[in-house]
Amino acid sequence: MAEELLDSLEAQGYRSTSPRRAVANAIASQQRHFTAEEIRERLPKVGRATVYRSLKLLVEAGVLCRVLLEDGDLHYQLSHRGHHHHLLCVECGASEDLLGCDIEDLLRQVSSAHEFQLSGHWLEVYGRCRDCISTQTQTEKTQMANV
Amino acid sequence: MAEELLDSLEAQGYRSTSPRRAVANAIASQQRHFTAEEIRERLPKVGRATVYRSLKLLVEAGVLCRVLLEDGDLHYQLSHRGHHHHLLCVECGASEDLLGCDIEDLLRQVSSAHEFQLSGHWLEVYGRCRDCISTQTQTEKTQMANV
DNA sequence: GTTTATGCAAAACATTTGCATAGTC
DNA sequence: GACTATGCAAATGTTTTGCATAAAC
Repeated sequence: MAEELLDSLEAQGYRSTSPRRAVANAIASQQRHFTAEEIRERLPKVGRATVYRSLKLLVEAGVLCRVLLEDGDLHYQLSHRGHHHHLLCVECGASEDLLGCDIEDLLRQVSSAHEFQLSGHWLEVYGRCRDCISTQTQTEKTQMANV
Repeated sequence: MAEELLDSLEAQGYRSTSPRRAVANAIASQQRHFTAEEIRERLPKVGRATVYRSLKLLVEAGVLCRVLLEDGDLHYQLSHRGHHHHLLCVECGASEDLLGCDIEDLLRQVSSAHEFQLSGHWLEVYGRCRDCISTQTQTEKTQMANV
């Protein structure tokens, strides 16, 4: 996982350095979306600027993307290359990538109805993931049993 | 327009004050989406904190909303109450509200396919508005004529 | 008169930049 | 050795907070 990140930097002509390896590893071991500051805290020996610069390079390389949380906060997360969306769990922060979404067709229709020349879109989907649903179900069952 | 903003604050029990009137007027005369700092610059006599606090109240009241620009910047803009989306012109910044969008049905299908319990979504649509399209067309015609 | 809002200055963050030094290729 | 990346500290930009004062109801 971390190697993939480094490889994509090298593919763009960037050097393989130990701070960048550290950042890549920190990202790879991350379970959910994260902020630049979170990575920085986990890597106290890496300079702040280096963390920010590395994240920016990884976004440009297309292996990291930004997710918009419901409250407007922007976080980073590992990414499929190319356009995609996220199913973002508001409970645990897990995020599943949505690759084959038919939204484009719909938007094309709506846009032409408004005489709007569509060039792109940004979609985030919020809710609860499978795991969080079943955890709640478990809790409910337990509570039932304890009555 | 500005009155509508103030009314919605009063409806929530907030007082009608002259700084708030100033902010409301500044917003009402704004042609496109804007940042808190832009409002502040236009109202040098109103304290910085007051501008930020007023904007926050207006968002909570539902008369102002936040738009996500393509680069990840979050701006404010006048809003229809309730859920809606924006057709955001990347050229002039104009934004048209999209009220009756059928995206929910589509998302409901996609979500259930992923065993995901849908609770909300955020969609921004980018492109060029009618005016910018016709302006370009004009320019092209002019250039043609000048050859 | 009580309560809420304001303005200011300071604090708190997040991010970027300049530059000398160190590390890669 | 030439070029790139790093670390630090400082600058920048945005937003929040504490608190005494002023305004609204």
